[in-house]
Amino acid sequence: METKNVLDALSALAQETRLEIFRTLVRHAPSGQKPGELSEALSLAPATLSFHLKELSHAGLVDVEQQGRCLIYTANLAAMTGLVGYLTENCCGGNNCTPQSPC
Amino acid sequence: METKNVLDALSALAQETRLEIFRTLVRHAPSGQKPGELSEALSLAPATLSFHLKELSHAGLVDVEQQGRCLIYTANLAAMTGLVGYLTENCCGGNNCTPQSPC
DNA sequence: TTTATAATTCTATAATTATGGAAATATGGA
DNA sequence: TCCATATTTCCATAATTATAGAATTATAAA
Repeated sequence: METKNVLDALSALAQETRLEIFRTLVRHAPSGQKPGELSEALSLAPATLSFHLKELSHAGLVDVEQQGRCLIYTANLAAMTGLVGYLTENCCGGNNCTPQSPC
Repeated sequence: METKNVLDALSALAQETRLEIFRTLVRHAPSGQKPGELSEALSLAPATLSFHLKELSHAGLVDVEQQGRCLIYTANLAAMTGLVGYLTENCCGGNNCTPQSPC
């Protein structure tokens, strides 16, 4: 994963509301959720939710798919894997730093 | 790692200059570096560097130690391990999502 | 004790980001 | 076509964050 993408992903996740949205989507993977459900579940104004979903989407952390008049947002787990990979590689100068084998 | 700490760590790293500072400190672990060295190496105004080091420090990602009139900053690799652990656990609903065994 | 150096804190300014109401867009059904 | 619903975009405002010059603090050496 490129440093630019890593920065985008980190700043997307570095916000309470967005981290919560992302975690919710992860729990609902792989089927995803509609904005209406998320808005209801997290008590967010539609415009606010839409703003944050766009941020997550631009960062490549969520995907959108249209189904009729609804949209389905899903967590992009591959992007998260890439982020974790980058952090792992840059965390101990190339050594493994995952919880399984801490540095 | 607590969600609050995760948010602090993510926003600390979600900034180009700070990610660069942190990566530099990781490459110089475990001996660490003085602000003067970092300021020189990364071409940062002392006040700007100090601001970012404080952010990283508040997020628990770097440690400081005083040596005479100098300070030594070191990357806190355990904190990074904790962050990676949190992301891993919240990335696939508890399943392993590290690069070694992608989801 | 005086001076030079290391680094931080203070401060003002600029830039970015978040929030949510209102308007706009788009889809499906009556 | 017309209407109801889902969602986004536009916009203004508020809040947060970044930058760097100037002043301050602290240490060590002369």
